[in-house]
Amino acid sequence: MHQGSRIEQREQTRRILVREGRLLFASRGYGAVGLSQIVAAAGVTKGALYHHFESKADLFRTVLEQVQGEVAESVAATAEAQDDPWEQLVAGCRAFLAACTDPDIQQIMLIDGPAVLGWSEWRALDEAASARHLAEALSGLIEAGIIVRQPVAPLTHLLSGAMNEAALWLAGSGDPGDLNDVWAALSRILQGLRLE
Amino acid sequence: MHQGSRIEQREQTRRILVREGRLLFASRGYGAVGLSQIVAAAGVTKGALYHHFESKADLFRTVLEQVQGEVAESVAATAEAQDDPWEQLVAGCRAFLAACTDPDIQQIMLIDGPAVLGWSEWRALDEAASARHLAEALSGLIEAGIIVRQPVAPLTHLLSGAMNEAALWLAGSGDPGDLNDVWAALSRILQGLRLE
DNA sequence: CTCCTTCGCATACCGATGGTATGTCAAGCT
DNA sequence: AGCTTGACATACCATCGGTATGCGAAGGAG
Repeated sequence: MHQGSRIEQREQTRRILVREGRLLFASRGYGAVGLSQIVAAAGVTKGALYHHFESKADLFRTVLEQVQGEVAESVAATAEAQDDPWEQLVAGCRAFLAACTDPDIQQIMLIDGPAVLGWSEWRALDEAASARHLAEALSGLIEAGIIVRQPVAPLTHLLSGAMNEAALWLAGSGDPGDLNDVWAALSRILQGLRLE
Repeated sequence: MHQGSRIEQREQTRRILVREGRLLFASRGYGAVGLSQIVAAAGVTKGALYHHFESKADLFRTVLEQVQGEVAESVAATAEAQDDPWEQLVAGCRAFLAACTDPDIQQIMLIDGPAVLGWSEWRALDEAASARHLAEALSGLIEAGIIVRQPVAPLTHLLSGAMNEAALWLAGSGDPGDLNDVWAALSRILQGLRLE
């Protein structure tokens, strides 16, 4: 115990707190998790937690940013594997839908996120992580004359909200065939954006 | 004080608790509101609250059902004013978007709802209140051969989620012109569902 | 009318929670 | 070696959601 340099020790403690907090927030939801459970799981005390984070919500924000970063990275990687810009959009949307199938990600990113941090802050984080890429992709397709010219922000939010809700529904349905149905419907909607 | 028959008194106290709870939940969010504030605003004590509701979340559920009922009624009334089934869908969607512009409705129905009650229960309430009508409208349009034949549930969730998210975005944008842009984009999406 | 039960609420209290103030001991510079 | 800094632990507090109990008026029974 208490090995390594000071900065190493600091970062390790912080990592453990974030990791255990993420596990608990994901499995039981923000409100049902007490700080005592988190620090017990992390093997530290509340003093350590409040040395690294200024509140319970601040720890949650860190966890949320981590989750959003992972999802965004996964989506970006899948999209960039495609050459055609249109195929990048399609692949990115499918990757996002797939990533949000994880119940842990849903609880943190889609359910507790807006309620704990407030919708506007949640939106800002989501914007920085992944919605920005969606907006850029749509913007590029508009400039290329592939989809109808229109303001990007409204369309971004419509599509983002559609995928979020669909992902939440998929989590509870259980039937794996539903993923195909959702994807088919979303594909039709995306296809409908294209100029004939 | 303490006038009227017993049943009248009971219902009045309950109404006041729901009304004040709704105001506080809407303005500050579920987590930031204490029971003490609610009972103080209602002019009663915690004993009265727990005589009528079994928990804080139970009071919130009652408030949520009230809000959802009002929105659903507004949407249904607007839709039924149209004759053509397709126009009913379009008018209903626009009415829903307009109804969700109210920040109070958003905080209760879209932000705290899923987090407080859990997503599945929130979904069940939304299903009973308004999503059912959307599903029925879509189902009718499929049977009539107006939109492409497909499973109704995925499409319902995609559209519902799109409108929810768009409504939340509209609340924070401030620019009233955004409502037109959102509606234009949503109209195009709806139009894309139609068979050519 | 009187008695008695019921019920709508108030009062008093409890454990647990998020948050804070202070103590402590090792790491690392001088 | 000595001093300072910082990464925690310990002890504590106010408040929260929730419960157990007390009480006084409403309303049926005789």
